[in-house]
Amino acid sequence: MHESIDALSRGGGLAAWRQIADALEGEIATGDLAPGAQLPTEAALAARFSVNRHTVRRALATLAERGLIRASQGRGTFVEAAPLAYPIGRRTRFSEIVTGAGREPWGDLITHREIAAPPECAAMLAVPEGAPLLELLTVHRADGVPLSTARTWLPLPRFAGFAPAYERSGSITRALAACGVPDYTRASTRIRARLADPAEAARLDLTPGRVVIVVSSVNVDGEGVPVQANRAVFAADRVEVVVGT
Amino acid sequence: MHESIDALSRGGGLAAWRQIADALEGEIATGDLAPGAQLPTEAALAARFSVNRHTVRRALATLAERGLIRASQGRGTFVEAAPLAYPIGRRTRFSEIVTGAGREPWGDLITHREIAAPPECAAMLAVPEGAPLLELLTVHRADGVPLSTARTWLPLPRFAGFAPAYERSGSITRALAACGVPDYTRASTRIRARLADPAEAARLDLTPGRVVIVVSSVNVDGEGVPVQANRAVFAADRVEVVVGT
DNA sequence: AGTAATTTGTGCGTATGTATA
DNA sequence: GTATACATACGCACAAATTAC
Repeated sequence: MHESIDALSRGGGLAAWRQIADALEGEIATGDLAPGAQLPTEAALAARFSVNRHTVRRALATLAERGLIRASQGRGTFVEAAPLAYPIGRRTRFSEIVTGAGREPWGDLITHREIAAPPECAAMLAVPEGAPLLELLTVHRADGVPLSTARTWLPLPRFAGFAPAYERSGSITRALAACGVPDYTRASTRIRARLADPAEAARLDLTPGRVVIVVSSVNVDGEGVPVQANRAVFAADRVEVVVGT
Repeated sequence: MHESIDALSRGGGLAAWRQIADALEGEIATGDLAPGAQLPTEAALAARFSVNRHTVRRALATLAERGLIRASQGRGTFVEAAPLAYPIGRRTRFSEIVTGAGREPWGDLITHREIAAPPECAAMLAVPEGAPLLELLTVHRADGVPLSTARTWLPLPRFAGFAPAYERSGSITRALAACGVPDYTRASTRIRARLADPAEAARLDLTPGRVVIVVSSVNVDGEGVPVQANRAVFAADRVEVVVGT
């Protein structure tokens, strides 16, 4: 590998570390440094820009802060994969989003059972507290990589046949259609963030203590009747939630 | 204090820990247990429900997982303050959101300076890379508690007078009006989550390593011209982002 | 299995220019 | 003008994690 020597404008009021950060950000933006690619070592970058390694580290720190790169002790520094853009709107469909990104969607049904509606779910679904609900625990993948794990609640007895239909099709949309709900729209969405608990980390194939985005939503049928409440937990570094346009 | 003995329905197919969790969730929902209040000790709850302390712990764990309570070793278990609902839409105004919640908004201008547009900002504002931008670093508070810290970029020379106007009014809306932009709408919003870096933690008065929600957005004027790009960092346990109705 | 090499992470000390008081 | 504080930049040394042999 042949590394060029890039000259920085010194003493021109623009800090050397900022010029280095901008140069590297440009190479990432143009795809010269593709997602997943390893950056030159800090020592190599220091030589290329003719600066101390500390100066390079400061530049890398600003890029890492913004999630463009990730440093791994003993291994190197790598360009982060661009997170999957997950648009949230009135007609959000997981399968359409993943398919639109050129990847293969699938939802695995982990467990399902009947429960009495706890207060929070009862309010979201507009049913009495303690009413029978079907609770499903699912994991959603794109090209096999888990993006989210979700708990879904549906009122019983209306959706008694939902679980087997979901297991067959791997799709909320198709399973709802099998229960006589040809169309649904998203009524409300709340977005929070916290650390993954061990169970979520295992389901998402994350190291414990990583950040997750929690999206709680309610879907309603054509008559505005709530058919499904949902709490999806996304791996924060694999997904970016996009609102509106 | 006089603790009642609550009877659980045993052997009815409903786990004792879930009944306890539902009972406590109900007390939190009704405000019987107010935000910030300390729960009875695990031993006291075990006596109240006539169960083993392990059963109480399982119930508390489910509530803690959902962010309703927070256990602090050696101190006790406390009801989490309800996060401020932060609606995101085409006409999001920080001041209106906070005012609507019955709290007092203010934005502090920490620093402002002129920079050359880095690639990411240039794309958001639709200006050439390296074009002059005004960058502001601000902290936004509700009743004095910092909710978010933001970096805002505005194209120069159009908004040369923005910084002093913002410092006077503490409001993006009013400062833009002073620059001849009477109205603006949100064109796009991206939501991510990660750990707070030390600088952000200090500005938000957080212990380092806490989770933050990062909301990147672009605002456009009446003609659809981008006037402002923004990256706001919210303390995740003080704010909940709400989309749509 | 174990050792060495590579690479990032951390700390200390020093020097310089630039604002601010 | 002087003093102070701060950001920037350099040099050296070592720790910690990973990989290669």
